[in-house]
Amino acid sequence: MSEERRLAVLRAIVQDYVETSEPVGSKALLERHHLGVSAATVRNDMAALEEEGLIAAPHTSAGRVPTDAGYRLFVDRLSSVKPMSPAERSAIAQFLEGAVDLDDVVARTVRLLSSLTRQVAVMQYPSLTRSSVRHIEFVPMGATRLMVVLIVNTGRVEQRVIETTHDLSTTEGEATLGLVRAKINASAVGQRLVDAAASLESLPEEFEPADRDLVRAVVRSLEDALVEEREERVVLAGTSNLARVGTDFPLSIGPVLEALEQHVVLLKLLGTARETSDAVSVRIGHENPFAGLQSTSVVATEYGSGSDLVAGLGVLGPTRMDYPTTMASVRAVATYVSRILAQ
Amino acid sequence: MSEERRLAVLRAIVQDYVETSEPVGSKALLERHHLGVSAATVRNDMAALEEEGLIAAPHTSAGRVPTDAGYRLFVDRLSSVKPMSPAERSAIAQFLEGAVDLDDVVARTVRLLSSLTRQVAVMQYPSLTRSSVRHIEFVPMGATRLMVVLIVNTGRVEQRVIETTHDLSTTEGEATLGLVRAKINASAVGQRLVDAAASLESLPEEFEPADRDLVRAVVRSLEDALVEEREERVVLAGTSNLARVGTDFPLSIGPVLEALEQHVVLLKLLGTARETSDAVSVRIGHENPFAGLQSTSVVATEYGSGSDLVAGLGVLGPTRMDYPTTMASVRAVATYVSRILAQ
DNA sequence: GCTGGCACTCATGCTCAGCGAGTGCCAAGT
DNA sequence: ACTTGGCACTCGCTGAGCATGAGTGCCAGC
Repeated sequence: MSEERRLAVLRAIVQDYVETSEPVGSKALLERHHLGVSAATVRNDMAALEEEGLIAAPHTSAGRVPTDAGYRLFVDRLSSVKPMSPAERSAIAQFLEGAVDLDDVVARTVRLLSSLTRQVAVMQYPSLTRSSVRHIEFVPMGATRLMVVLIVNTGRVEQRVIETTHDLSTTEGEATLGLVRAKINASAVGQRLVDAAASLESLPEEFEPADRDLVRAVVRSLEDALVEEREERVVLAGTSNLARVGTDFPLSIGPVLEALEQHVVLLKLLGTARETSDAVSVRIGHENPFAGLQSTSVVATEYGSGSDLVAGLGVLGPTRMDYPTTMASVRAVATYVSRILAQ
Repeated sequence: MSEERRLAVLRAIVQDYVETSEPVGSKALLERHHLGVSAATVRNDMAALEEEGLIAAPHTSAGRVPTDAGYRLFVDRLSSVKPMSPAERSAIAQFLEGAVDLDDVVARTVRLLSSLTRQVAVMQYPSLTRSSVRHIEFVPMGATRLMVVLIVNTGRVEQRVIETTHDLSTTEGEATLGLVRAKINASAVGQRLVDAAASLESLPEEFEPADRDLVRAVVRSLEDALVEEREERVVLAGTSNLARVGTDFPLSIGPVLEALEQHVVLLKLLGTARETSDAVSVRIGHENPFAGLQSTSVVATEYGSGSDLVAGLGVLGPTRMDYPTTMASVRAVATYVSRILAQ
């Protein structure tokens, strides 16, 4: 009983099951793949695969269905990411080129990804934590209120309003503000957000004692904005794919929808995905730590410009999923969105 | 056959059906409401109601179910918005008080509304069109690129990057920029967005011919930002309620999810809702112009501070819905969120 | 105009048998 | 030591047949 053929059988089962969504039997398998052996042999192999926990039969006298472990083996050893056609690639590029701003890039990306994969697409907003400060601006609002605006190189903007004891409407106040603006920008612009927070820390001491509390308030609000996890926003699209006919689990759609609403869960999914060494990470069924997502798989990867990987994106769908194609789409979209963001 | 009693029967049918989600028959009706008449009488009334198109029987020998028209009559004439208890009111207020910024207010509101009504909650972002300009700021990005930042009194920020032929890194460039900043702010701050766009129109002429093209570019980008429909963003929560057991239509969830993803559709729903004179508008089943939402009802209203009604919010659920309570929740949440935003 | 009574209609749920896909195992072949 | 054809067996699925009962429509009487 050759190990090799047994794996070929597993591969065939996964492929057929993904396509037909029906348990696949020995006979049906022979018709669709020329394995060069008889049905009985295939049956023996299947029995062995079942023994190993790679496939399972929903009930006696039904075909076999891959288990999570079976999909895992398939993804790891039996498939390769399906390359995309030049036509597809250029369609992706073109669609993303049309974006007018960051929000639009994100919106287009999720829509694109969900329609490519016909699955739920999830995308994390470009994370501030690895981005850098482009500019910091102050906008007086009345005599004693000051709006602090932080502009990040990804195009994201954070703002905070603080109360101050200084009167900023006087010429003197304006001058102070100009000085603060200059110094703060000098020490923060170009730095990564985390580093910027650190280097602002000691800044108040460089000012006249009279101005220090103003500067301290400003620095405090900036630190707040710098570590603010707002960028950990997540956008999704293609939820209706969950209800698509042909999908296995329109029964248990509820828990999945619930999980999708808890953005923290999604962020964690995308986050842990990024920890893996592979370019595209796949998390199958029960590998997934969240109840409600136990019969779904997550295919995710990180994106971002060059060495500056900033966030994650991916898709979520039933474990019965066309992994090679899905992985290809996720990878391609991540590549192109990274390219766009680099500009 | 008294008209009055017939309507009482309709009311009873709606109430029972909403509660049990099963077609209600004459007998069951008598058990749960003391109408003071016999089953046969109720049957006669039911026949009449069916004749009028207010109720329908899924099949012979099943109970009756309200039609869209039946619900409509119920909402218009047979029910009153159920007042909320002080405890509920204060819970709502308290939950919304905790919000830290505009995004948080919106996020909390939808979550609150969906959990109160156990339905899908939809909320439009506070609209810019009725808001006013608080400040306009320019941030040079390199020698020939300029970021224009528009800050609106709702706390929302819009930014645009433009290319210019001026060299802004010189002292002279900075001076020009300062002048432009001052003039533009002088003429736009405090104005409603639409008015601001108009008053900026003629501004370039007030500048030296050499600076006019810069000013024109700035004005153009501002006009773009001012009319930008970004604020027409919509946020939803509680999608998983669609899959809740006990809901009628987990069958046709797909089209509904699709409609929910098309934010344009939702905006239109909220928009038309605001046209009605009633405080809370109800759109039942087929009254709804969108395919896919033909078996859902939308309960919506507008919110905003004082006379400055800025946007819409509401919930979407099956036509078989507890209208009085839902309407009460929508109204209460709208009231409180308006109050919060007024601050 | 209300009521009780009665015949009628169907959806629902049940059992039961037949079908067929699919399996497991065995004995024979290579 | 594998592979193969054969064969008995399992069991989900389907559809027919039947009983049940909720619910109706109608009618005659109050």
